Amino acid sequence: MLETSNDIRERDPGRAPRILLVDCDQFYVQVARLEDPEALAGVDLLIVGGSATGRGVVTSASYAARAYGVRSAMPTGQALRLCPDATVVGVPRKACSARSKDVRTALERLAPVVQAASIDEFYLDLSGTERLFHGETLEDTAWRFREVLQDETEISVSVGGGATRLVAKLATRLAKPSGVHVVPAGQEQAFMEQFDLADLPGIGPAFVESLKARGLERVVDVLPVDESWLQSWFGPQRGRWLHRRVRGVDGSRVNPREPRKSVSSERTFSRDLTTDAALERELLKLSVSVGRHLRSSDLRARTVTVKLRDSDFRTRTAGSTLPEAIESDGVIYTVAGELLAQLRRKRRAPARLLGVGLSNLVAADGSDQLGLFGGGAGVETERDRTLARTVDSLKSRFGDRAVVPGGIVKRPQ
DNA sequence: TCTGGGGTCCTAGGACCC
DNA sequence: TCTGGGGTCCTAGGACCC
Repeated sequence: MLETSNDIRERDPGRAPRILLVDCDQFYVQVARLEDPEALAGVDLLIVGGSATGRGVVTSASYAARAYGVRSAMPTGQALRLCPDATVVGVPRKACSARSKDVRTALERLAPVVQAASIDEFYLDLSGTERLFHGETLEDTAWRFREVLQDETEISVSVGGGATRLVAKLATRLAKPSGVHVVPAGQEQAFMEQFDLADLPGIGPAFVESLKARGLERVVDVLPVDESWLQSWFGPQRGRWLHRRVRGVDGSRVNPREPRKSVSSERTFSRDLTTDAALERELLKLSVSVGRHLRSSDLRARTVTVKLRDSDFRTRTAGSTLPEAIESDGVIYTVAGELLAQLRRKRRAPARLLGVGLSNLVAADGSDQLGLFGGGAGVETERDRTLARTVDSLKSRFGDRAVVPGGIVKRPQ
């Protein structure tokens, strides 16, 4: 079993783990303003989110807009009803990933262990850096990093700190906006007592409801309950997890090299698609997009999954695991096409969303496994791979328009 | 103006093998 | 002959996060 941060602290209180969570303030809003300062720098009521399809939701809202009740994941229309004077802009995706990379690079120069938890959150493990930082307190370190990031990347962040990732994460909430909050070693449980269960990461609306049914709403409600009771109410896994979480215990490490587990590409249509032909055209685009993403990470995939969301919002998936890992658009599309047909045979409703996902990923640099299974139907040939890689390099040299997806031909089965 | 897009992890049942 | 017990892999769905 993993040694938890608490185990380490109990063994040697002087060497408590020192974890920081660096969280970019209203990241998408900040980036949108940096990208278009003339138009947006002075706009207080700013909403970043999709409205291009007419079916968009809020990705991020400025603090001023949040005061009107605007929240992430809220339909943009609803947000505008709450805050009619807000300016809505699209998500500057490229700029966001570039800025995220800048922040990460800057942090990697500052700290020995950095893990990107999402596009705008970075965990740092500073355990053992006491001497390196000349005895600087964790709090002072956090303030110093904040300033360096502001200078080097123009991004304003809030920083939470503590002995576990969970404590650092919750501390970040108290640090916002634009501040620092560090929980002293040994104070984890007392710190946790102020939170509602719904505040804890990993406890969402569904779990909140089943907790409420047992009369549990706050961390302090759970603290006196025996682990065995929690397990009998919520299952062995969840019960154990909850028992540890409310005490600030979190066994997960700050791990800079978490391998990617899946890649996917999906699209919600501005109007529902009704014909198989239209869906197949979209499926081809998605296969090309997800395939390119896969190859750019030097990965291959054994499992292809197609996701279909019908007009009534019912979501269905169908997946297939192949004997060999694949990477070319043509083969991804062939497999995905069969899965889509399968889903459509079961239920033929207008479709609002279609997606293609790849999982069971393996590194592409391994020795060539082709031929092991005799090259049966659905299996990729060296020619398929070469073609896909050639198309990628043409696109990166001449732009995506240089090669149209129509160039891919379904291979006979 | 009803509900994005990219992920991770868990569960439960069935197939299959020893 | 009336029904094992584990382990692993696969599938579908769902909860959750940013």
